Amino acid sequence: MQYIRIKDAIKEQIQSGQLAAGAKLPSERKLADTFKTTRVTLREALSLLETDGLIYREDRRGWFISHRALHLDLSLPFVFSSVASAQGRVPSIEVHRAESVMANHESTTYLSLLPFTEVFNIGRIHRLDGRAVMYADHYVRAERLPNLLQHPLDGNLAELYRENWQLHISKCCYTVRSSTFDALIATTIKSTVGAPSLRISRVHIDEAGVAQEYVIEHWRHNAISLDMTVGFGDS
Amino acid sequence: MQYIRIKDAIKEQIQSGQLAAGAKLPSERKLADTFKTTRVTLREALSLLETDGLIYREDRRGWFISHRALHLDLSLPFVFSSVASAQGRVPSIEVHRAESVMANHESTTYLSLLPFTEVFNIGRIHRLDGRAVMYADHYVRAERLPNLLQHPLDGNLAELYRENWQLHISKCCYTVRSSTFDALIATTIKSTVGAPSLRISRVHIDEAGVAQEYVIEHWRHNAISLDMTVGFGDS
DNA sequence: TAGTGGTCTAGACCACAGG
DNA sequence: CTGTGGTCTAGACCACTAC
Repeated sequence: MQYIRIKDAIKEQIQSGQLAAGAKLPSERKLADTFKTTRVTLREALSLLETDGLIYREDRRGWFISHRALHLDLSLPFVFSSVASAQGRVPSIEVHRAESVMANHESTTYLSLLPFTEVFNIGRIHRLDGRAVMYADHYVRAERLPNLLQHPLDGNLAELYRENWQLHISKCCYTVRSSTFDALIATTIKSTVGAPSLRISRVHIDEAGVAQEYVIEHWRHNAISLDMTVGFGDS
Repeated sequence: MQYIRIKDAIKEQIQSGQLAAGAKLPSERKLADTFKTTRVTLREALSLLETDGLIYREDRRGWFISHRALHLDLSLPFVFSSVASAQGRVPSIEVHRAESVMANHESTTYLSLLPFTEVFNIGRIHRLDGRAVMYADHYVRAERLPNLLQHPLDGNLAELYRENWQLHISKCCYTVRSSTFDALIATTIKSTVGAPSLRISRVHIDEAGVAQEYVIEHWRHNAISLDMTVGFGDS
């Protein structure tokens, strides 16, 4: 199992701090040479390190050392910018898509909509220190937020909803599972198809108990760590 | 991108219900033949499907169709057997290791122990319908639970602690991140090194605010889906 | 334009699973 | 014992990045 040996060697280099976060690894051919093996085997080792979260790739640009993960507390409302800043990271959000569409199967289900209802669909790329780490796909009930798309959408959406339409989110249902990037998302965040991801979906519910927004977040799986504290009454 | 085509073809077979959960895929050589390609490329496709969670492997036995995921609600105390039964699955737990050890770095940190403190270390294999899906590694403060290891350890541990030592867990701190199986765990749950996993660590805190137990659960990443509902006061 | 990563081929050997 | 999965080699071509 050469590729285990290689994986461990690179891992040690990283963990001993020889390689800084964000640094690029030598080319695959050079590495294969160094470890006296072929690219196929070398890539197997890299692939392990990727799944393990120690390195990541940017399509056709190469392999890079992962940054530390962003810690997310699911028991608090999620505001990307605040969370990132609080952890010393530089966040930015880019609106990738914003349009009015027919609700798809998932959004009709989670938002309890009738078929053919119109919803706003907003796709946003989230970056930390310049690197794309998450793509969020929002589906929002259109009738509750008229002219939403005429507003700036690169800030805190919950705040936008609250200030312009008095829409208050009081409850959130999460589902978290591990997944992979499909071609579309891989392309937009410059990752690769099949790279491991963490998929967090949220249903945002207002004070009246109506599901107003359905969000699917696709995280580079090594960019995030979920934390939370739960108290138990008694069971 | 042949392997994408192959991946999609197999995926469709699975999702259309042609292949039942738990069924074994044809041999790699047969599949490679079917898709008129080589094993290397075919394995690339299988690897994608594995990361995506649609299939899994058992070491040297082959590739199998995944079962549906177990839904876990993090806001409730976690009892493997009850959760599994409630979802129509057949759970079983096997004690793999139970010993008294010197606390390692992680456990001293999370349990706030002095170095060289003795802790009980219990490793348990968790199965659903006969298939190993999770390995849990427990570190428990020894002084609070004398003779713990003389008790049967294949049931609900929280209940055991409560009934024999009046230890009540009232709070739990979670951390969830995606990871991979190391050689040890891969072997014991018959998975393979580097297979993607979901790592849930829990710190169990008693009524006095003392961290009594530190548990690391290593889940086959496709075997689990985390759910939870959170209410927000206002932020 | 040179070098890189992404993809693919056509073999090979070994250790283990299952009959 | 046979076939399978796990691992590895030594090439190759293409599209894109970076210069």
